[in-house]
Amino acid sequence: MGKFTAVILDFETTGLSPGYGDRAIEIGAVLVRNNRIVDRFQSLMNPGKRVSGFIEEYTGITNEMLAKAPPAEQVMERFASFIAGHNLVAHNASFDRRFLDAELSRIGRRRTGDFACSMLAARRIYTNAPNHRLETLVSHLSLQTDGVFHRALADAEMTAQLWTAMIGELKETYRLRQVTFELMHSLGGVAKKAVPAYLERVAAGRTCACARGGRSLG
DNA sequence: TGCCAGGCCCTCTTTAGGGCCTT
Repeated sequence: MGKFTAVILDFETTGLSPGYGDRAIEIGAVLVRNNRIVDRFQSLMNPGKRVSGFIEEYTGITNEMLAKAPPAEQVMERFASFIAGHNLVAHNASFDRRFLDAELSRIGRRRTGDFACSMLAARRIYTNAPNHRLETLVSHLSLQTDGVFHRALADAEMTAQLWTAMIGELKETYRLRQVTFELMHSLGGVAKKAVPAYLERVAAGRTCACARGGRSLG
């Protein structure tokens, strides 16, 4: 696993909380290596329960589509192999992390990679964005889009573009030769006001970019 | 059918409340 490798993923689900019985209905993910997408994963999955009209409307994924989809357990077995050994990224990662861990738990598998959050990083890097929803950031940064939102692979691809754009932004602004997953991950734990000073110290080679719990940094 | 959560972050804060983000 190289320093520049990560799987960027997105779940569509029946709702907001796996703790209240919500399930994943679609997974989309891209494997990014050296800021390029080198592999993709996408599948609907049958959650064994009906989805609400709101979710059908929000995602465009219907109960009819899910009835024909493979069981979630079968899809998650394949996905567990796809992410094996890789660090992970998602937009509002705490949401996708809960669903990933819940679905893996159902098949007796566990995640090994760290999870970084593109939303937390974006809040620190794009402080002037109108808000930090994925759709807004795609528009704000003029990222390439086919106009599809709230489908797993489309959102994962846009999150990947956002991720590489942020890496480019840090490289340019702070003249960093490389921006690792660990640095992006650590950024989510640095207090907003302390971010510029933190990155200046990283650029000067005086800070371990692997540090977490960095609210005291800077 | 409709309902539900949780982590982060700011501030009119820390013995708290509420907005943001995800489906």
